[in-house]
Amino acid sequence: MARAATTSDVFNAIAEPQRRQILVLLRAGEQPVTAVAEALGMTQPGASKHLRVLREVGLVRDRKAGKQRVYAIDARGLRPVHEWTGGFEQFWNESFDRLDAYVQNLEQTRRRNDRWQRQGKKRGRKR
Amino acid sequence: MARAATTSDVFNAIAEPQRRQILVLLRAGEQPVTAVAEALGMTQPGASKHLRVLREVGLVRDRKAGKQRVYAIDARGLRPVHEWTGGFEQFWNESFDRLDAYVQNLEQTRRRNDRWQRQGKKRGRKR
DNA sequence: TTGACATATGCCGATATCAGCATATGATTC
DNA sequence: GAATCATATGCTGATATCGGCATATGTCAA
Repeated sequence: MARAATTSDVFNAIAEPQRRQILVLLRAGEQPVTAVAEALGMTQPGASKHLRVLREVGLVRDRKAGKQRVYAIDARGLRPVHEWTGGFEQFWNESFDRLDAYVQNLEQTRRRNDRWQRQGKKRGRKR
Repeated sequence: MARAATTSDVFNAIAEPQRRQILVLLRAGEQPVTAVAEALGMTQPGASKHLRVLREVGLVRDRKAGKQRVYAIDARGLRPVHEWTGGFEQFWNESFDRLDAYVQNLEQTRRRNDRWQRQGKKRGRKR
């Protein structure tokens, strides 16, 4: 096997800096492809392809308007990302004192998993 | 040019499902490489490589403990991701009525950018 | 229909990425 | 130092990805 096909997953879609820029741009209002391309300094096919990825993961919607195709944001798909990262909030709210974290993690780890801790314990911890 | 080098960027680091799993695992407490590999069903070199990426973007820290190298989470780097996605919160809090969004966006867009709107306007909008 | 404009798609080359395996490096114990 | 355990690195093959270009498709107007 090789790289897992990560497209069609929101995390991957927003891993591309240009696609993030597109989302920021569209947050201010819908835009046709050419306007996106111009605003962000990319080629029309380039914009079209990135918009396609965003559409496939559901982060944008498109609407026909004359010969133009207007893209609008639909950022509901970002909510899972927001919530997933929010699950780590404790790590930036507490002052991240290294010693505190060390002790706290040691406790938690000891409870959940002592298979590997057993050997380390008997010869003591440094620090 | 080809794919932009996206490693060393947090968004890219968490685009990999396995790396997200590692972060979730480490949230419960620090772990040595082998334990991570076993817990998530991957090979030792595999775990080591993913941990390396996470370390390079600052999402984990490592500490020597005997012959083991214990990895702990340092999720402060996830804060920007959380905040960036949070900037789109309005799009999942409001009921996403398509017509409302359409009108609202049309207004904003008209104000900011009328170069492309000019042609579309004179022949009317379809729906 | 033809022409003009807007967008999407296909192809290419360069490169990044990932998994798997073998092996090198590092640390500990004897 | 030698053996052993833990981790990191290097290599390879398969594939995904991105940018750029040409061009196909679609839409409207005359």
